[in-house]
Amino acid sequence: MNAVEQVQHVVKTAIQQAVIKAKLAETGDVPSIHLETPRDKVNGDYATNIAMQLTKIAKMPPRAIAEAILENLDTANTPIEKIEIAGPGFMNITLRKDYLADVIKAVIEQGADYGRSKAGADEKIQVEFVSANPTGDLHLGHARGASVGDSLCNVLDFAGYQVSREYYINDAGNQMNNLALSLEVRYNEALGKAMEMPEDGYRGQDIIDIANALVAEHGDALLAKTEKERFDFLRAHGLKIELAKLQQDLADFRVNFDSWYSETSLYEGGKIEVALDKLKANGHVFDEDGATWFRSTTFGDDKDRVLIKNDGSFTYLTPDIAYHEDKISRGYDQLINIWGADHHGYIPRMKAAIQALGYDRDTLEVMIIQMVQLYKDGEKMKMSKRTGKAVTMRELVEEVGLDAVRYFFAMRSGDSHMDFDLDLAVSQSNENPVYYAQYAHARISSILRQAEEQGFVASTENLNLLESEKEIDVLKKMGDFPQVVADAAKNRSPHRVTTYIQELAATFHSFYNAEKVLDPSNEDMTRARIALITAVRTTIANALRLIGVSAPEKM
RNA sequence: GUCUCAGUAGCUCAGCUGGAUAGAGCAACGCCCUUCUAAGGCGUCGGUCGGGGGUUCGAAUCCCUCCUGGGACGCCA
Repeated sequence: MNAVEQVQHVVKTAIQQAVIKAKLAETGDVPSIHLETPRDKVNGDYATNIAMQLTKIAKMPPRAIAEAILENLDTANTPIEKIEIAGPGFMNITLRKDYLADVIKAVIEQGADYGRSKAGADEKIQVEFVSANPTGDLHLGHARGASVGDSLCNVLDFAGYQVSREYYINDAGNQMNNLALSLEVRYNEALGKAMEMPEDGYRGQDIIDIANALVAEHGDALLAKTEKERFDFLRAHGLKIELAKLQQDLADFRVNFDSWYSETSLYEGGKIEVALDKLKANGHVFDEDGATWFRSTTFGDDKDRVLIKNDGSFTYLTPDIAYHEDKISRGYDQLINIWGADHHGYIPRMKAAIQALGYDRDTLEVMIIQMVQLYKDGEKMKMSKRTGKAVTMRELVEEVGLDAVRYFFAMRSGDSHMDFDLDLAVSQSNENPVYYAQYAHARISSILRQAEEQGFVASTENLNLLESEKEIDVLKKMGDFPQVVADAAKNRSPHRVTTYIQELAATFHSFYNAEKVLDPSNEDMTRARIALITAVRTTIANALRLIGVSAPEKM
């Protein structure tokens, strides 16, 4: 428990005891006491609505309850300076300032770990995200999914969950055949032979590049192979190149997966049959029209789903069920899948499958990332890989900058639709909110460099000197960080971290403009303030790290 | 048609496990660099929280309904 949590715990316990002592509720009936930071600071450091929550239990008006709590409250040995009843029955709590300053010690002591908590209680969570088909370049939607997914994982980890990142490689379906056929076309074209692209072919530049490389390496030698041999070669070669590129692009995007799971390995390991047998044994499979079906309607799906087509091959769903069975068997408590909005209709059948396999359907959580609508030159752009005109993730990063892209995607909740105006993003890159936070970090770094040159050293000896309005604002905001991370993890809302970063940076910038840190005429104050801004810098850096954004020392 | 996500300031979005006067950034308009980074600060302007019902001491938040927009409804993946 860090200093801030300790303070909150003491306050909550004191109030809880007062509630019991005032006989407003039995020991087990006291609602959990929630401390919130009032929007307006005239309402104290914390406020609690416990009196309103107790109206039904105590059968008294909220203000009377609040008064009863106050009469029975023992503030000795607590950091509470005063409590006032306000509005309909809020209890506004003001803390002694010396307790607020303790947060600086906590930050300096914990350093890169400040904000880390055990809120997640080591729950084992696997997050599967991006999982784009290895048939083309990653585009905007994947970039958004990668940003949100990776940030979520970082947040979960920091909040005390055991998190594992996984990428599911769809290397077994029809799309791989289309990849091979598309390469065949481009290979022939590269040799000067016109060939018609199949309707489902991939028309991206990446396919053309691979074909050109093949010609450079092999010339027309591949034409000597049989059609089957060439097909198999192109299929395997295309997969290898595309996969390597995905891995490189994601690594460059600062996203690193713990595991890359191959769909083909499910076939080779016999895992599909195992899952099918389990579904059959549980009585959820039937035959009809020459196909084998999963009775997903038993578990709330709209219609039953085909598992084995009448040509004997599996649908996409079947290996996917085996994949999820495998995930659960690997010991995760919770599975989080991050999918594009175009897959949301797939959720009911997947959750049905989880249930049919004998697990709690809520073992699987699916987070939907809504579409990114790209605009360029004032016009909507299609994002489809197949048009060959999509702006790739790599291009986006080159144009806008990695930090800005990561921040921009991370700052929005994944379930809101998003317009991305490429021209605006590029032209306004200096106005991007990411610079606001980075600038605060760079500013502090600059001051600390000068402090060192001038021989000042941070000290936590006289933190009680930090009592100006701006300083208190910074202290309070900094103290919120562990709770922000824990909430963001629990609610699967990494974008809350970016909201927090803006707020923390704002309190710092405001402080910076109001007070001078380095003041040779007041060494004690200077050393206390150096401690303060050192802690702020650490907190900003930690928060930026959670969303994969760098914290520059200079700008 | 069914399902689903969304609709909050001129724009892009937070806030949604119910709480005090609905917030931020950008845009617009004023101020503040002989002082640690002006990519900053301070202030002004700007909202029937899509419409209508309901639950509640209290609703942007929960329920119902309607409107508008995105997406999904395949023996594709």
